[in-house]
Amino acid sequence: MAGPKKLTRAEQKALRPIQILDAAFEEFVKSGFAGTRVEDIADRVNVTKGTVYVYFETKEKLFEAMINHFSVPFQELLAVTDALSGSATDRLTSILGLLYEQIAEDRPTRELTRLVIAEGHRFPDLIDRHHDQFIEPIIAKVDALILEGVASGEFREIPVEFSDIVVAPILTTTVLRLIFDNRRVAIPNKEEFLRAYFDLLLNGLLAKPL
Amino acid sequence: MAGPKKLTRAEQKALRPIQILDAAFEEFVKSGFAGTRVEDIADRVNVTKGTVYVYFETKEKLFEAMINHFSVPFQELLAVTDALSGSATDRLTSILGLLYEQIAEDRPTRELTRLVIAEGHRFPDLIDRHHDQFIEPIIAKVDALILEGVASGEFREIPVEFSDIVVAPILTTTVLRLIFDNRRVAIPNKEEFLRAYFDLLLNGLLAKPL
Amino acid sequence: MAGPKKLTRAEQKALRPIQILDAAFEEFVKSGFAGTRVEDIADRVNVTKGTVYVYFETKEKLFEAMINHFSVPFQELLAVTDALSGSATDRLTSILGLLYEQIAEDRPTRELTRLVIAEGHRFPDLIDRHHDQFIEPIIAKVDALILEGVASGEFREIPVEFSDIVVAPILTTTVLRLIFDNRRVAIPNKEEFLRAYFDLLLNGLLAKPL
Amino acid sequence: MAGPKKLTRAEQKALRPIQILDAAFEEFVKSGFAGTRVEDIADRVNVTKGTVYVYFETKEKLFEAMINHFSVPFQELLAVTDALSGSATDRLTSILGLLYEQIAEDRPTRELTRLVIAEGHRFPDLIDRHHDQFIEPIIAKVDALILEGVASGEFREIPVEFSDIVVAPILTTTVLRLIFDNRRVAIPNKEEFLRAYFDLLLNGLLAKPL
DNA sequence: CATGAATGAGAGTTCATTCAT
DNA sequence: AATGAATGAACTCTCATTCAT
Repeated sequence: MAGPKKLTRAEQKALRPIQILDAAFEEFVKSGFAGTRVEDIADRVNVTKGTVYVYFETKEKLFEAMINHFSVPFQELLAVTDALSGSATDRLTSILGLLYEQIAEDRPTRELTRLVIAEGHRFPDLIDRHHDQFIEPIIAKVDALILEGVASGEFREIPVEFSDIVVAPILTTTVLRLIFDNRRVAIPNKEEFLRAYFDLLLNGLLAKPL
Repeated sequence: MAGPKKLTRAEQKALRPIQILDAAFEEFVKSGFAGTRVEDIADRVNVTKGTVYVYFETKEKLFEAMINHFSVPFQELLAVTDALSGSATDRLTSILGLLYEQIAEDRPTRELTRLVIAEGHRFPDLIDRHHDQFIEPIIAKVDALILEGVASGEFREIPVEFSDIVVAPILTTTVLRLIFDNRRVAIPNKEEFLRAYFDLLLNGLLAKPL
Repeated sequence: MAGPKKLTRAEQKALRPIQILDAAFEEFVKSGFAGTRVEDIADRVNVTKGTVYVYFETKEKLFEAMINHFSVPFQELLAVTDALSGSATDRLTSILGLLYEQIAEDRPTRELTRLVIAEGHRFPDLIDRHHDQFIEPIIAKVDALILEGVASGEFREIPVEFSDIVVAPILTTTVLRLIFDNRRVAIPNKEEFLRAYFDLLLNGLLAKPL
Repeated sequence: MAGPKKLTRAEQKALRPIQILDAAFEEFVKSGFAGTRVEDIADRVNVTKGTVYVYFETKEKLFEAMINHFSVPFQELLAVTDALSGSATDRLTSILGLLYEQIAEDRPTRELTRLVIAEGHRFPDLIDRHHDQFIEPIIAKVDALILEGVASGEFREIPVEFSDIVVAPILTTTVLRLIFDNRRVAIPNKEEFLRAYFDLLLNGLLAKPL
């Protein structure tokens, strides 16, 4: 019956930290860690600086909490990829498609990438966690699939230690959007991009493969 | 008898701005624009803050001058690529090889990439220049080569609006090195990386291309 | 039993800006705009620099707010002069007496005069406001009274565009006090000064007027 | 034979300090003592900061030297007034006329007045000298003349300790020009101003003197 | 919980002054 | 005599953080 209009005190209270994390995301993305003022984050939620400090001890802790908060969807994606079936080609392109959606097209994940690149020096733990939770599992998954495809004769034998190359178009398009968002580089159409990507990945550029 | 010890006034003066730009590079790379203190830059050159302001009006102007200073080598590369000859394949792989050396392996260019990603919001002009001077010419060159190869029957017909995909491994490996430098991701061996890259690019992943 | 010791938060807060304005007055009077340090103003109120900036955005804004704050009493005087009655002579001398008290004898107004002279170049708006709010109304009032006195035959006809001359002794004694305060020029006794001033103004210097 | 075009080295050298003092005058008038940069003074003479310090030890010494330099014409005026003859009225109005020209109409003397008012706190010696060299002699002269006129029956007996009142219109018009120069207060025509001033001074305001 | 006044440790920037050339 | 690179102290202003209310 009720709409989402009035929140009880308790609900309001439970919401606060989330609101602050959302606001922190926007401000840190806009200005980076050092360039962001705690007060700007507070203003976005219509509270005062003091309130932010009720929920987060320091600006650094807030930054880290925000990163963790926005990493959740990506975590969930990794679980999904385990459930795939079909040929190695099918599963590989499915995974790459999902990654494209999650990394290149999802604004929070994309901007998280920016922050990881920009603030890595200041937050080494963040980098380690990012590696262990995102990069490593993805690479492992892609590696495994390639080896499977090679074993089954579906793929040619390629040196698996360079499987970044396979995922590269996704990170590249993400980074280009981060740099030029809305400016000079057109945002690609997803279907067309993936078609071109998979065609080149699977068949190569040459008219007559060597 | 001579050593590099004493410089004349004039030599010292000619050197100072370069020294400052070099120091600025290191500090801005380490801490980002907002996180860098002008005094730390000065300390690196063993001068006082005031001296930095003798040569550069503001921290922002210093940042921009530093970016321009370190963009020169990349500019020169673009000229080189015009002089290539051979088959489309040869020229394409030559260009990609040169780009790999200049972007992924050259520390200044690599770190410039970090700064472009990290500080883009604060320096929109920087982004525009970066696009016009680097991204656009590279993409144009690759596009032209592909079309040539297609015309000569050397390449399959691929949608040229996605030619970022062709260059993607270079930017991706650059970004991964930026993020994980020396930490968890091994720095690839250049020859092996390029061999794997070009093999996949030219021949594709499938054992039996469609 | 209460003393002026403890103020509530709210009282303290209401007081702060006034305290700062008072302190700013003293420091700006002592050292001029450029010569005054915000920290000295803060020290006078036993707060830190930062606190001054809680209430006033910049040193310039603080200066202007201070000028406005100390202009209030003078503003009120102008209202009083409207309520006078009696002969033109009575009313003219009454006004001049009030002006003497307010400009020459009231330290804040006197020092405001110094700042208007000293900082006029830097604060052109201040000068305009000063003119429109102080100089113009006074001159208008004196002009009107003289014309009235002339019309009624009480005064000789004098060129009203030079009515500054009538008020001149007030500004002159003010400026001399500003320059030599306590040093070489004795502070005049009010009654004697005004008697001499009005005697000369009304009757002139000549034993046998022309 | 030569025009004023080329100067010998020696002439050039002798000129430098004068040029610097002239430039210092303009800058100190524009920005006050604290607000003036030594470099701005140097720029006006097309030399560098260092050159200013060749001739003047510190900014303060330069300020004082500038004040002294521009006080010379006024000094000379005082000598002239000793040579006057005629009735007390004639001599009084002659002196006041000369003072008007020298104080109100001569820009350097007028601006010196501004600096004396504005920077008095910082340069107490300047104030003392100003008093002893300018104020005191003028007042003494006027006092003497009045007493003479009273003795001869030409003037009414007025209290000589307030003879500032007699000179007041000159300082007042000077100060008003300083404050509002070119802005809202019209610059008075000299002849008309003096006629009104002397008429009022000599004959008073009343139609029928008491 | 929430506030926001107050702090204080800097940060960027300026500028009078020095001194080797 | 003149320069101008360099200094360093001081200045304005900022902002993460605290805490009494």
